[in-house]
Amino acid sequence: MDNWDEIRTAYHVARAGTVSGAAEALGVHHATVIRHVDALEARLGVKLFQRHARGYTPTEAGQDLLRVAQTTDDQFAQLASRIRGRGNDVSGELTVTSLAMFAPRLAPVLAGFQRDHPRVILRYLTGTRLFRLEYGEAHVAVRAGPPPQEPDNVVQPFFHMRAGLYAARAYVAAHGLPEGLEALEGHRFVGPDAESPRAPTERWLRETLAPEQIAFRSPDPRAQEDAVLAGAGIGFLPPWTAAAHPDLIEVAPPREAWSSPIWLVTHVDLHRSSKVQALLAALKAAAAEWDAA
Amino acid sequence: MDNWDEIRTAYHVARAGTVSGAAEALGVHHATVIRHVDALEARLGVKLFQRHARGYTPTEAGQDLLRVAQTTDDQFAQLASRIRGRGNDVSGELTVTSLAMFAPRLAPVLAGFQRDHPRVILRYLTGTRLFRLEYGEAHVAVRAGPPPQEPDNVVQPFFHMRAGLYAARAYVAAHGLPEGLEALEGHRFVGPDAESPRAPTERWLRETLAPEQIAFRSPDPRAQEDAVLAGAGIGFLPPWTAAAHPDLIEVAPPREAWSSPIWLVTHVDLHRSSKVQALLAALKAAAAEWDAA
DNA sequence: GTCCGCCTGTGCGCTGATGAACAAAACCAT
DNA sequence: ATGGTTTTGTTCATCAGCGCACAGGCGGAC
Repeated sequence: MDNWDEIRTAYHVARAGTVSGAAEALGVHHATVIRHVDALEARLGVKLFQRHARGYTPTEAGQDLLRVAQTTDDQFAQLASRIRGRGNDVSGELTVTSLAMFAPRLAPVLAGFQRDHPRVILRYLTGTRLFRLEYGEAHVAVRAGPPPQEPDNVVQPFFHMRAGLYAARAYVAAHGLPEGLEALEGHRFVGPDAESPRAPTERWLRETLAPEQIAFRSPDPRAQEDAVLAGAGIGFLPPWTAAAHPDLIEVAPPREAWSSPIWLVTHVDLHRSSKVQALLAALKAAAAEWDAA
Repeated sequence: MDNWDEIRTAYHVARAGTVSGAAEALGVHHATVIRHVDALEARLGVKLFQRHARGYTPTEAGQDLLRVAQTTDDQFAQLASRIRGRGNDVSGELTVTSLAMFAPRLAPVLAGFQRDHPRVILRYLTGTRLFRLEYGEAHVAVRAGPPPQEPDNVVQPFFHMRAGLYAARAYVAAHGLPEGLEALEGHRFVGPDAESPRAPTERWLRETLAPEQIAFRSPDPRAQEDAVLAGAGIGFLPPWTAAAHPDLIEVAPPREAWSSPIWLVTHVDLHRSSKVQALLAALKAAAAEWDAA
């Protein structure tokens, strides 16, 4: 039973009772309607209608088709309204992914968004693995570093990730506060474990310090944060993290060379949906506040 | 939600997960599949799939469509098997119409047919009004007289309606038996009431007798039969009716000039169905027995 | 009775959908 | 790494399906 359009045509013929009426309802020429019905009957090997000069009277088979196609038409209409409604409505699942280090900033925004749109089920994925937008693993991704180049991705600037150097009071008490960025000898640092540095802060550490000065290394930014708080050494932290911990002392304020751009990335197929657009708007509004502060 | 074929294409894409797989399943080129999906998405204003190099991943809307189209596909498959099955199966309604005078001959045949095909619901319409095949009022019609000429009707010879002249014993006792067909003066006849005679028997009465000899007139053949039985006069009766009543005396045996052809008429749109064919076969088998007798 | 409107049905020219071919990207296995 | 396979996506020529026009028939209205 291929060619569903012919079924639809026959359905309208059965409903209207005439070929002309069906043609008008379908917006096609009545010759097309005749051809569709003839083809469908030929394929089924059964007459669906009795033809006479005043119209088409459905046979038993035609009445059967009429019933089935009627329900199909209803189902499709409901489907269309559901799909179209979903396009304008902000509901259903909405999955966001980012590096774990952005969680302190994103979580409040996402919570507020969820409060504004109660019908949305939010999923926030953070993990070492890169979740792929093109496989539907997430609707929106927060990415750092150079702007992503995937052709099917829509990339927008989100905010600038700034970082300063901080140390815990316990560390300063033990090792003192460096006089300036040119007098760092003897100081211990918390840094990444990666072979090839990617973030500007990582590159600065690699270029400025002797390797043995990076005494505490971890690939996990949250672990680095905990290490700095524990007095393991001086480390890069976002200013908001530092502000949240009174125990931290600023070694060097954030500077432009240490900041890296953060990007909002969406798949082009989902970017136009108002659900994604609403979330992007909320995220960018939050970013505007951050940049102003 | 017009264009059901595009829904069907999208359904196969969602099921196969790839455009190529859907194209193979549908037996079309994969470019066609892409065009259908693009057109459907454009009309809905919502992306149904996320495109990536390894295939198409359905979005929420696409999954919704998949569910709906799955049930639709099942419904259509069942419909097709029902319709196709009904083409070969002898079941459902089967409506026959004839002049009331044929009821004594047809009823036994129809009853036997109904016994052989228990799943058939037989409707036997007899009435003064002519039931029209082209409006679906009947599947098979039994017609007398010249072969019907309607273009959409399939006409087959059924049997020859023979008639003889008979009278009740009471009439013969009162008026005597005519010596021959040339000595009918003074005899009373039962005949039709019609202005224009159609059956050969009616024409013979009109041409042979004085008008006042047709003393009992009725448009209803069964009423004429009752009149002859009651001794109202000599009248034309089918031989089988005469044989069923021992009280009747044959005035003149059936002759060729008094017989008229009876036709089996079906609408061309229904003629090929095996249900109609089965009934036609049963009717013609009965007619063969009648002609042999 | 006669005209008018609506219906089906068919042949013809044409447009839009289809299929073939090619390009390019991504994944997998060797 | 690197070639082979599978996938999407685009361009262009072809053809099938479409709309148009006209014929024919039936029924109702005036």
